[in-house]
Amino acid sequence: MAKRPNPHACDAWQLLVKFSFTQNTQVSPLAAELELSPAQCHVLRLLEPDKPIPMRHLADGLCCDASNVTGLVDRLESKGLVRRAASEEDRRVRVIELTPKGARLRAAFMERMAAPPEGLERLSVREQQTLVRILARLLE
Amino acid sequence: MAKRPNPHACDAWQLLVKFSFTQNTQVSPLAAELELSPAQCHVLRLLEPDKPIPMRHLADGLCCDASNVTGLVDRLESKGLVRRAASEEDRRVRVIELTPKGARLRAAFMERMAAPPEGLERLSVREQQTLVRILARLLE
DNA sequence: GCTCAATAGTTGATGATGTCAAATATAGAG
DNA sequence: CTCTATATTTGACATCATCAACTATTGAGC
Repeated sequence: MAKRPNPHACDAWQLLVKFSFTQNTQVSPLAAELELSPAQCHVLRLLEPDKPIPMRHLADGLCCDASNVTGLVDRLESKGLVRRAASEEDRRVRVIELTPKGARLRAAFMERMAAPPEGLERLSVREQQTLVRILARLLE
Repeated sequence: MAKRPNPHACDAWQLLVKFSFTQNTQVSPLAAELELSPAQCHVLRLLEPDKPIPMRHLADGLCCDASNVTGLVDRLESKGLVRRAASEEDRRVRVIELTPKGARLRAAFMERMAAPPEGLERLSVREQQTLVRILARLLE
């Protein structure tokens, strides 16, 4: 123990946390523009096209109660963005998959999120590469 | 126009976005532990001790409607964590400040958030320094 | 001074998010 | 077959978040 994380790690972490707080507020306007809620965007993000996943996995990915996912999927389903299907192996499980419409909306969302902000462009290419390398290691 | 952001910036951005999504899910359990909601944590984070700020600024910081702040502050006030006070210069404005209890809870929250995850410790000190430098420029 | 548009905050209505406890249905161990 | 565990749903309830409407105050311009 005697944890004592080194100061640079703390600085970096603080900046990352701050970033994620501010970033979080950026999602809302984009979501509104696509007529989605932030939570619905989060679900779409987890649903890769042609990769149906059980509702339980969505709850895990969202770190929320399973019962919450029911309503979330209900609303996405009523918009025609996702579909519930039966699992082959386990009859308790409902797998969720994107509809074509949902896949298109997801792509639009992901593309909009993917546009890097000005600040990032101001970095040198070398710095960008370094950042990529570091973040990749950070996220496994 | 002919935007074409360079690929490294995009990679870095994608990783940052992914990070902020996953990070976001980490706040919920911590908030629950402190008997706060994520939104309330966000408010506390914006309120530095002994620096009262107008409710309008909170709304800006949260990127939400001003009317939302009313309820948020109501609940924090009823927990004894913040206080509404009159502004000196503008009688329309109510400034919000942490109570001692609120300041203590904020400190606890910030400290828990500040603990860097393992991944960060695995980076070399040089990489950590680089990361700090880059992020600092990224966030202004 | 007076008028008028703009701003800060609140309220009420409404829908979305999120938790919990209880229920159903199925799986899997023994 | 019995018993326990898991996946999902439902209903009750608090919170979050938006909008429109309202009050109070400010500040600009006449």
